[in-house]
Amino acid sequence: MSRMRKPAEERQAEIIETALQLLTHTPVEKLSTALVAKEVGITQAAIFRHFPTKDALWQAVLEDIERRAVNLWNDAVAKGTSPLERLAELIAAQLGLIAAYPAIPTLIFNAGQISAEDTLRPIHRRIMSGLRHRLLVEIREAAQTGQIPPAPSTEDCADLFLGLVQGTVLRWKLSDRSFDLIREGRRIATIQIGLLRGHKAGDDK
Amino acid sequence: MSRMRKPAEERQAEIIETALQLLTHTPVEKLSTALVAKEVGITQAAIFRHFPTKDALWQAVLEDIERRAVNLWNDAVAKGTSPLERLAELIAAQLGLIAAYPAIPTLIFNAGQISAEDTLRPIHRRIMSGLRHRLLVEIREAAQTGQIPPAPSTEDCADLFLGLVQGTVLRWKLSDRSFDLIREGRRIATIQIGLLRGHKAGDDK
DNA sequence: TCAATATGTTAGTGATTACTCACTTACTTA
DNA sequence: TAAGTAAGTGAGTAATCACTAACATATTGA
Repeated sequence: MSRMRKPAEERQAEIIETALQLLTHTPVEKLSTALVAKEVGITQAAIFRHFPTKDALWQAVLEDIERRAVNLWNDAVAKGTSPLERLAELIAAQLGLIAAYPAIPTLIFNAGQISAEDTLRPIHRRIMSGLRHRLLVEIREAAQTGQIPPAPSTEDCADLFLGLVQGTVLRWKLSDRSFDLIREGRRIATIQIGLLRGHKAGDDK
Repeated sequence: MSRMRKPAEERQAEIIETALQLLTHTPVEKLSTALVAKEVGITQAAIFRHFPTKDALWQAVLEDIERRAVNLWNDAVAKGTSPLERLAELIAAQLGLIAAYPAIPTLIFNAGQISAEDTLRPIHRRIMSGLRHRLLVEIREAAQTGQIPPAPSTEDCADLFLGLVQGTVLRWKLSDRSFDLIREGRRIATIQIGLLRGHKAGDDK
């Protein structure tokens, strides 16, 4: 048996990816270092060669999610040609990420819950406020170019769309992922955008 | 020291309440029977006099949440005089429950994650679909009485409002509960209701 | 009043946890 | 090619976990 030994960087990425994959079907509290090690194909002790503590592993996992999210957001913004299109693409991108790694919303909703509050919470906040900011940028541009009325503030609109993402994901999880998350997200986002645009005839009391 | 001994029913309620309270600041994975017992003021072994397994305790906690939620929904529906008022009251009621027990959304979002999937998931689903149904009833009545146009389907509207709740809670948690959850929920719900009503002049392409 | 019962404690169980340490072997480079 | 280092192993550790058994005492009802 050739004991393939991998460079640290590669092995660390492998451990992180494996942890994320395992979290799809394993509850957070059951994700032990032993389980991750077994799945990777190394001994449990080897995990600690690459991460000083388990919390450090959690931190790396969260930072990995952040990296993936930011990349997808950039792609989404580049894809859309109008602000409202980009808005829809951003939502679809986020849902795509969650569809690929269903553990993400759980990790995010648990926020500081996974013991390492102080290191993990800021990452959570960065991810969520990062997405919110991207949405906000597009909504502002749509408002400035008159594609949507200035009726609800752009901030409130961003929050409504963030909620739309959250709500769709929750329904998806409770339904045992029985529908296409991205498709449903696009559909309901379109409806919400329609509501915004339909608000044109202002009853600005 | 008079070792006050309480009837089982009362003690069970005390254990459940304590667990819920502890979950406000304790991650799910760290909520041990020992911690709950210490907080209640009994020994760890005494917990198992009242709950055969820890999973049974989780189940009781979830069922308690369900009971509280249903009661609050009933009150909310009785309070509002118009369907859209009742809609807002329902949302405020749910947010009030979450403000009192911030662990609830985490428990719900974790869904099957807390090991006892088979017993816990149905309860989660009942709570969420219960709220959705209540919202749906009010939205339907509002649509039938012409207070909102039939533009988006009532089902989609219910999902949008559910998302609104989820999103507001998430922002609240990530902001370290720095704003008044109920007030903010009412505010943004009012905005969304406004969007719905403003959709009257149908641009049914 | 006194025995039955319900509610509790004390002191354990084995399993699992994150983590350590001494040692080994694969890979790299001088 | 020899030596240094990076990556991994095997065998532990103490702590904590849910849970149990034997025993104790408060409460209650006949």
